[in-house]
Amino acid sequence: MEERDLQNLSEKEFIEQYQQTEKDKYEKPSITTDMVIFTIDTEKVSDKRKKAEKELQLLLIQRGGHPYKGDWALAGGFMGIDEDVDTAVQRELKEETGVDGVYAEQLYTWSAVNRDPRMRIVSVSYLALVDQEKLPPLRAGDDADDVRWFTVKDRVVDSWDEQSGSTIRRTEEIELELTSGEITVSATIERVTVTEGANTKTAVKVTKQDGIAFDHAEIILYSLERLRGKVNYTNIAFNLVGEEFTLPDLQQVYEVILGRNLNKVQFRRHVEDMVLDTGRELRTGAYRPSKLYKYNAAWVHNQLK
Amino acid sequence: MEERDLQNLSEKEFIEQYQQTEKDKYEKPSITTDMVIFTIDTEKVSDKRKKAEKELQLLLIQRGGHPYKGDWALAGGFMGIDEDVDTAVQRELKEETGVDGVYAEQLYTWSAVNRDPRMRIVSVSYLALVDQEKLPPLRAGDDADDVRWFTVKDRVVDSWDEQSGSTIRRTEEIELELTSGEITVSATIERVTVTEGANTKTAVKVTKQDGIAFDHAEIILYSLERLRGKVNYTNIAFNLVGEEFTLPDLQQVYEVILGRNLNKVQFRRHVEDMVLDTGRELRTGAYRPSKLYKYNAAWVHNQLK
DNA sequence: GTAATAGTGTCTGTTAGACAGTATTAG
DNA sequence: CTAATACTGTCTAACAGACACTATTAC
Repeated sequence: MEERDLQNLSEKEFIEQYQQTEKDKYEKPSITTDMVIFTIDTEKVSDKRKKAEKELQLLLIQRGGHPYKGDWALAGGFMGIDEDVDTAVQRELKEETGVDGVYAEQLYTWSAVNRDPRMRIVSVSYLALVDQEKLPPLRAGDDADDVRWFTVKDRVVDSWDEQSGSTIRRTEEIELELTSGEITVSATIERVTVTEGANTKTAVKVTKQDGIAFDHAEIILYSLERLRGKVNYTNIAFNLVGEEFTLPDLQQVYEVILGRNLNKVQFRRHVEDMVLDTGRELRTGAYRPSKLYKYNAAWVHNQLK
Repeated sequence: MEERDLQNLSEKEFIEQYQQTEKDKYEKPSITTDMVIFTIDTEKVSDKRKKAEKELQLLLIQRGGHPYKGDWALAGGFMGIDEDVDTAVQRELKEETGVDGVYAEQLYTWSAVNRDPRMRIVSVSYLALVDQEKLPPLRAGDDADDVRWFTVKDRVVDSWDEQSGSTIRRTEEIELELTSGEITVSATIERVTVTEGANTKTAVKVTKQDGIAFDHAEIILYSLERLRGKVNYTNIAFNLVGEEFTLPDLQQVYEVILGRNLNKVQFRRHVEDMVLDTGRELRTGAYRPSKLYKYNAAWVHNQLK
């Protein structure tokens, strides 16, 4: 194999040479992080006869400048040249929410060529979960007009299959609706999954978006589904409750995430090994108090999934 | 909220202005893809009395230039400014292996500040699976000295827990060994998982590496574990067999990936809904022939995980 | 006592895991 | 027939899902 001139140098010389002549040969994209931060909030109910329901909420920031001025976007920001993406996320999270060391898991890297009209931006998205109780009050940052928690609702509006030969094409139309007080933003997402042999390819398209900036509707939906998947076989939900919690409360967290009611017995069996009885109780009304539990740090899930 | 001067422009004007003055204000990293391409190869056994065993293999490229000259690295390359990462991966895969449209799933984005001595490089890694039968013969590319398939072996050498208060610290020492004929490269990886309350943080460190370039040992281990996890609840393994296959063969693919033997009855029950009987048979020896199956495109897994 | 919510005992149907059997082939 | 591998019937233990029951509290 032929060696190029550069390769006859020592490694040290090569790197010096490279940094002078090769490093900026090609145009580079910018790297940002996008954070999908979820929390569970207890709905404020004036009617005392009704039980307060929990809600899954998501932090959005109203854009103060172009592009998508006035629309709502995920928190995030540029990665510094001297930090890695994980550090950038934790730094941004602290700047945006004031909380340190929250759960943040890397999700996916978004790189569509035109996802930002300003320039080429590749964004690494993170799923973050914070306990509402630990949060200080929100305040808008420099380049934001407003910051708010939005209640998340999504539903599959329509879904159908088409078959042609051995190819199956499944189309799903999904509606995402985010509400914060009088403000509602929404998007309609079309997901087409084509299965040909064992090969499955998924294409996602936002067909309508109202008040949501960039490709953030798609990122939010992706995070939501990942969160739902992980709830069942990891301890991820425990990041959304305080240090001590009751099982009815924990069950409600699961129910809100999954969007369906769970059977009490089965739920308790499911989390049995993940919790430890603190011996304390919580009295909240004219009925039997709940036991308070804490997370069992010794719990391990048997299988990597 | 105060508006900056830039923000008094129309969106179109803003973007033009931005691209002239703001776009390159900060130093940017380069973006590359790293591909962990697995295949299943049937071991060549000269002794005809022994049954041929399958092996999990992985494609590595010997570096022709600095840094890590002579070491083995994952295939990959720079993302062009006019393509997204998925396109870059498929392009590189075709260049490296000659195969079009293989299964490739985005895994994780690696961004440690010093992962490349030349400059700041953020790399999006992909897990790719190819069927050995479809592969044309390998040939080394421009900047590579050699390209080879390496048999993958990993094992947990040691593992222990330390508890201090409510914090549990689990340390695992993992050895990764890649062999191709007379060549063996290896790495020792130490993974420390600290659980504090519900919060679990994992730190991975390569403590020894011999013949493997960059942080690729860590990426390979990560991919291997993801592959193992996904085998159980997705159709991912079908990308490693041909269009038609026998159940004993498919079972061996599962066994090689998981690194343990599976029960035949249970395995067959597990894949029952994922396969279709073709009505054909495969004769390979002086015994009962196996039925040939193909993938059942109508299969859907119930749960997103 | 009642109303409301917390928590448990137990039945049932499904799935995972293992064993021992039968089936089919070449020679 | 034998040896070798493919495939199946069936037992058992574990788990998921549902229902009905008991327990504890404020009033």
